[in-house]
Amino acid sequence: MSELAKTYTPGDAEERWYSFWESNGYFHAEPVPGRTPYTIVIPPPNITGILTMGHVLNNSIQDVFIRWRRMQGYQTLWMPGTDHAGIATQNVVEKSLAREKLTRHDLGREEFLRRVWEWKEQYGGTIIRQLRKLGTSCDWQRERFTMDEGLSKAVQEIFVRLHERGLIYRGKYIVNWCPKDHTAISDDEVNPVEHKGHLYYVRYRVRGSGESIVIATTRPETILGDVAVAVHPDDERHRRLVGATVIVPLAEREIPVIADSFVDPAFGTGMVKITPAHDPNDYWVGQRHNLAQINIFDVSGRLTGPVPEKYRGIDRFEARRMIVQDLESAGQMEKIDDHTHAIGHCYRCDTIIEPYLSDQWFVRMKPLAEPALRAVQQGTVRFHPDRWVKTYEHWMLNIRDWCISRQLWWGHRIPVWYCGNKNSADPRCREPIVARTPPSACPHCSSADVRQDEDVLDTWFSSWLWPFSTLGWPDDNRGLRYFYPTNTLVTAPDIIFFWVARMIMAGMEVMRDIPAPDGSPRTTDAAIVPFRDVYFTSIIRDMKGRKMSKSLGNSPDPLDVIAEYGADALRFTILYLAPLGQDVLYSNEKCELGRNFANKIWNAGRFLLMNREQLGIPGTTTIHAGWSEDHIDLADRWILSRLHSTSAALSSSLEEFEINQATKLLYDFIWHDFCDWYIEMLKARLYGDEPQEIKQRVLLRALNVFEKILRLLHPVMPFVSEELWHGIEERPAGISLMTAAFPVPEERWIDPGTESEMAFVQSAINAVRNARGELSVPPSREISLLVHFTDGSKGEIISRYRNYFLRLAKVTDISELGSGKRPKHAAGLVIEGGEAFIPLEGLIDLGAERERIEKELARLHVMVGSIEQKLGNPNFVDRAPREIVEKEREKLQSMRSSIEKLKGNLERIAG
RNA sequence: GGGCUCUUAGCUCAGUUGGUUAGAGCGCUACCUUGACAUGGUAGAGGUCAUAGGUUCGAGUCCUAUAGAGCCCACCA
Repeated sequence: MSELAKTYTPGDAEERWYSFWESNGYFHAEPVPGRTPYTIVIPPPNITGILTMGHVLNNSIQDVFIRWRRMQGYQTLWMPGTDHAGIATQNVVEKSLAREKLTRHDLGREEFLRRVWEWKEQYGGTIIRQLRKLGTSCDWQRERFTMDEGLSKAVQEIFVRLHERGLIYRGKYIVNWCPKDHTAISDDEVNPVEHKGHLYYVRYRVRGSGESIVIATTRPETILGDVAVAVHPDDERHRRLVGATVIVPLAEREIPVIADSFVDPAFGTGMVKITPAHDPNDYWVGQRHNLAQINIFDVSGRLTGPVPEKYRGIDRFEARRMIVQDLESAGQMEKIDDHTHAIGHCYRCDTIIEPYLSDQWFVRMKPLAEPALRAVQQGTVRFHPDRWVKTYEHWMLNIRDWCISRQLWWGHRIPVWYCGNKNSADPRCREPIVARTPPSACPHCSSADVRQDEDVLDTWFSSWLWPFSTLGWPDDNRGLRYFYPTNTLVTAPDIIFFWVARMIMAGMEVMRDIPAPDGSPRTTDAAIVPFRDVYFTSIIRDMKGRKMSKSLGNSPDPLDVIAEYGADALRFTILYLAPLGQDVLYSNEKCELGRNFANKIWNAGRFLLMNREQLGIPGTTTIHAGWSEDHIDLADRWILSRLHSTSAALSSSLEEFEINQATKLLYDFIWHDFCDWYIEMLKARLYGDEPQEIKQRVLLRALNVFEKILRLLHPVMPFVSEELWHGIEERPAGISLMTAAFPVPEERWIDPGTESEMAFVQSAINAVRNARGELSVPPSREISLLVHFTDGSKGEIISRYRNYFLRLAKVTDISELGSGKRPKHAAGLVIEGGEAFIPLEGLIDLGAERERIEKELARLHVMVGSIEQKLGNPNFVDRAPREIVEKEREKLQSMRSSIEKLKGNLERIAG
């Protein structure tokens, strides 16, 4: 134990304790039979990412749960790792290549991937290093990466299994195609730009009648790929057309009129041409109605395929011009309106994106969604807040197949090969070969010419396995059996579909095969779901409510915040600010809350430690052994009652995922109960005239309470609590607060009688302070108190605890006032069960005193009025519960008696 | 268009199943460097709980409508 600094300086302590914890193995967990596991898997951050305030919130929450459960004695595993982030990472490396005037094609696939791995080794661990600064107690020995050997094996395994089950298939899918770069890009990479274009109204003839219909389109050139015309099923105007056949202008093909509710009757003419090969909406309409897909563009956006000869090889925009002209001369262009709409551009080269059909791999989602929906509806997986259940249900009931192939190089290569033997007579040679290990030859014709699919898998195709692939799946092993299912998932709500839903599907699909820890089969949903509770975190915004973003520059660097305020301060503040399921407006200055709190706790510890030394308590006396119930008084009984009820409330808050409630409980209890009242009352005893030996016992009792406080605090503020825990007592080498038992509330200490006695003392002290304040009695001025109690027990309490009045209100003397004698030059106080006077000869301003009394009287009159009205209402008296009515009566009585006393005080002053 | 959330003090927010005088932090005012802490202490000012109805003995809390703010999904061919 050494002298503590006047203010808490976090930097050094954080560094010291983090490496202490890690080097002593406190983060690592192995299966321990008979002990209950508690597991969290981290949402793996992208290797391209840097720490954001969102990560701070997310990981602080996880660390609170993990540390709390660890202290409760669970075998606790927090599994960390990172995500390879296909597109993002490939982009970063391509950008750096661009600075060398190179493209990935210049390097070739193998060399490019070598560069990406190189980049990953160098920069991919950044966010993990940053996370440590926050104090996260992840099991770093188990750190995983989605492209690890083991996780890649899991990816291949599930692909093959789902294919065997018929849940993976290859089909045409519409992607965002860049006709200049010749690549598909993801939705995120499409840059929508407002465009002034036109809406063309084109006339289609109806077969077998003289009629024709008019259809509006922004892209008349795609007419050549039309396969249907759609109307809304409820649209009276066009209902009779459904089932009719119309003729595509210029192409002169016959197509049906169908009904689909995606059509907006209010737009255009309420009729839409359907071109599944060249429009995403039309694509889905086509899927629903089993329509053909007519592709009319080549990879560069030139017309091709089944289009009239004259348009072949013409660029899409030139073709549009020609077709508009041809429609006009054919008399089939009804009119052309101006029309502004958003058009997708390539984020890289700004070329207009072409929705384009290509070969892609899919997962059939319906069979997977069914059990996953059930698990959430039946509460096997619980969402917090639960309003997300509705969103989840809606998505699961309307689920589409998942396109899992990506035209990228960085990622898990699809485990599919193709036979290159074009001359083979065996038709199976034209089928894809799906295999766990690369085939050396075609299994059908034995040709050595087999080539792997060029594409890689969607990044989510590895992350949906995260809760079990990180534990070694597909290999059965002790750790997987023991730690699965995990307990709590903490994640942002915007990836509920991408990630959360799919993890539930994947877990329920494959984990039935892995035995439970005791070797028995997993038979229930509860045993196969990947987690039981999902905590959806808040979104962090700036003080104007805007999302944090790089371009706005409103996104603080958490490392700067940690350097300035400390990791504990940041953790505490962000948890305090973030209620379950609501957005948080954040600015760095708010961390003063946490910093000040850490400092307050620090100084409370410093106070206790200083007194420990002053009282000469030997360093060999442990706090625990020093515990004694001798000479216990109100302050002790009260703080123990508050300690135990706070720890009960804290545990239930955490169990209900109300972390911000938990931080408020800690804050109020430590600051207002422990520091403001208990320590001040403690001073009265420590500096009073009791023998040294008793003072030692009193202080050790205070230290025992404080030590429990540090335990309660540790999950939220691990550093300062650990630092103080060692500060107040010499600990054996290698021992940490991390595995000290989390306090279990003891009923015997929770005592309403003590709390109400204390409340009375507090209200009496407050009354004195209040009078002093309002009458501007200087804080240094000592006063005496003349009391008169009709309720003798109350008077007895006051006189028993006069030492507290001395310390907390500078009352040097309390004496009994004979009844009827009321000093004129005095402030009058109304106290429960009696009244009191502060003689202020020569100091009191009688005008101010009268004002004070009149103000209080006015307030009481208003309240008495409303209570009298309430009690005068027979409905209230008859229908309200008896205890409520009784309470109102008591209140009225006590107010009336206060009014009487105050009136007496007015007379006193006047007389 | 479909779904969801929010509106309480100058600001940011608590307020559990309806029932004491609606609370906190910051900011503000006054006083205080008293032997843990000025990153502190004591006292104080400040609210028709968005609006209008309704249910109820009783509504910040439940219901309906309106206004405003936000989020997610789908999206104008």
